[in-house]
Amino acid sequence: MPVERKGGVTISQVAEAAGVARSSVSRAYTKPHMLSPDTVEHIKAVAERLGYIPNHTARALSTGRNGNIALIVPDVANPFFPPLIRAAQGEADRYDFCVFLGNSEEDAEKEDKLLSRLSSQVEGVILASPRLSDERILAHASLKPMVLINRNVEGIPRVLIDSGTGVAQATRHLAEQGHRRIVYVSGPSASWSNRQRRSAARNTAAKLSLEFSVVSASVPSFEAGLQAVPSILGRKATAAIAFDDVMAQGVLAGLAARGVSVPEEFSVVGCDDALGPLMVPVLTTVSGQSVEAGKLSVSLLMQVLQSDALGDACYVLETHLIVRSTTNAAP
Amino acid sequence: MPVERKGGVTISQVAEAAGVARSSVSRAYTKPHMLSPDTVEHIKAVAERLGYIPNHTARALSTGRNGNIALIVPDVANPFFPPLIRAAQGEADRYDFCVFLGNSEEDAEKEDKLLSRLSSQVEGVILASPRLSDERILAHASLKPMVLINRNVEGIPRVLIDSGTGVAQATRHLAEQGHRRIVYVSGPSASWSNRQRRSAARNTAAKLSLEFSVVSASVPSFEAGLQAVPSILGRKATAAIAFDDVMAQGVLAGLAARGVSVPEEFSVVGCDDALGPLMVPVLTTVSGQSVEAGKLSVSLLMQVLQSDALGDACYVLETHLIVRSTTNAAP
DNA sequence: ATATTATGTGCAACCGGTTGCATGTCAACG
DNA sequence: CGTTGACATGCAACCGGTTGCACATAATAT
Repeated sequence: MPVERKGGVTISQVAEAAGVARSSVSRAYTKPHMLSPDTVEHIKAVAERLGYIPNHTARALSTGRNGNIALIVPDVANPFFPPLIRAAQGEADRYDFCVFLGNSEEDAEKEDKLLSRLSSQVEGVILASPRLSDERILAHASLKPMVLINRNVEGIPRVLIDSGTGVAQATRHLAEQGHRRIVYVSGPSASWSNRQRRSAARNTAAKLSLEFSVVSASVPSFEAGLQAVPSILGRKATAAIAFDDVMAQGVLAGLAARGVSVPEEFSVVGCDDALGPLMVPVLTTVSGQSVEAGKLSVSLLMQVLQSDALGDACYVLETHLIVRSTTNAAP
Repeated sequence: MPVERKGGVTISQVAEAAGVARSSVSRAYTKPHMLSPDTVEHIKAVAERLGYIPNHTARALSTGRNGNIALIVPDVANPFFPPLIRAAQGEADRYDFCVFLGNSEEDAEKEDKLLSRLSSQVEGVILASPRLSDERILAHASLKPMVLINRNVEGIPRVLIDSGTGVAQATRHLAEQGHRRIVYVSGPSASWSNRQRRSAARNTAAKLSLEFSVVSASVPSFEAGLQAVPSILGRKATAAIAFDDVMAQGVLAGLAARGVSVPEEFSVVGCDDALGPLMVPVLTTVSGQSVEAGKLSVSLLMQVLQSDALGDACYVLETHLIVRSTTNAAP
């Protein structure tokens, strides 16, 4: 037995039934203090009886505010993002905002399209780890309030997770354990985080006179990490720092498949702490701040929406190394 | 230097600039075949020059269609959902629909609120693994087209992942390995999947004359799995089937912490295959169908939106056991 | 050449609320 | 007792598109 659906009740119908003007019905909901308490009560009672539900779209049209924001991420399924998304949702909820989610699939062009499609129906946009060029980002920012996560574009409010400090710590940690040849397993080239992590690793390695090289991958996936293993081993390295935990996990799997034991023969460090303690062995990693970043980006956007021109805010979240079980003294 | 934002260009401005009526501008975009090709081209050129962007909200108001759907899940961060969300997104994209994401935090009341807030601004809703009562679900379904995932409410189109068959296979597998006492680690009581899995395990165990018991948890989290371990061991079981992979992983961690080795001394089976091969040891689990479910639910909803009353469709997705490294012969 | 149909465009009403302003009522005040 | 204001409510314009219908012009039929 299929469900039957009834058409919407409008403000006019309520007004007529209650014997008042449409404006009064409207005010009963949006500005009750302008009406006498009796009238408000009466109108609401009638509305209730009729099953009236205010039409969000109509309201949005006349007020110009729709109470929606968009959140665009490169890959929902990358474990770094779900906690961020969740935190953003929660924060948006506190402001009575709803969230459109966009998934760019790590593709700049798709990101561009999503941005166009979504931005026309939201009050503001949060762009997490965008793969888009600065120019396109600025173009979109000129149309809609925008907050960036992990992308440093001057003039646009942004939340940056400074994984540089954590990666530097990780590099130092490896050096202290006696590793002399280390590899950085690179993530997406358009990623600000990747550039930041890579240079932090490179600079620290240089300071400590370690042999340093980079193995590249385009997409931060388990498979990419897995496939990087031959290159890594080919360079005679004894330790690797991966762009993120997922790639690190791929590296671990690749090493295991080749019979290289971790951490006895090889050390691996991840990034983002996205997997937490879910794995065995538990990954040594650089702490993420995805929850904080998600929450902060929303509250920042809300500020922008209120004061209009917040201008050029830039919040930096610190990170640090979390030593667990995938690093050890060099063999 | 903060970005400057310019106000929207309206259809009227374009009309005036192009020397035509507003309706013609509208038609140039929505019904070009009604105008002469020259006019269309001219209007679009002018619109382009002015930077005109059609107002989605206004269009939605007059057409009654907004091209949005809502997807509500209990927990974005539960690894079962991200692939589902992603697949749903992708499919929605094909239909030029945008997706609101809602996160109920495993809470029926929050789900109810989200549903109310969201349903007024979408054409249809997809409810994944709802924790809400049948009554409330039906109430909402009477207002908006709805598709359910993993919830069997007659009269509402739904996609069910039949993990029963997979769990039965898992139970049989354990019996064949010589296990006589097994435990089911239960998930949320309001979850249809949980009831289905539990009874599949119980029934199969009964058929095979195994000792069977249930350890309960309310939320399917790593911690819940971890905390279930004492109870599990207290029952002298040698194998456990967990509600999902995340809980299974918690169980593994708890066992490891107590020095119980897997799979030598104890066997563990998960559900959903949400973690894939990311873990070591690789979890024996029941295949999930989250991607297929996400995709199917959207295309089903699209059908409902077109033909209005599709009525009572019910798609069932099969599952099966995937044997990996966390099960073995009973000790 | 006139009657008929097809085609392209404009007019104006409408979608469902919101809001500035005008009006009406009644109490407090000088 | 007339005036002033505060307060409650209604009127009507507006948000930015869409769409049924009317009308003018051009193409076709008779």
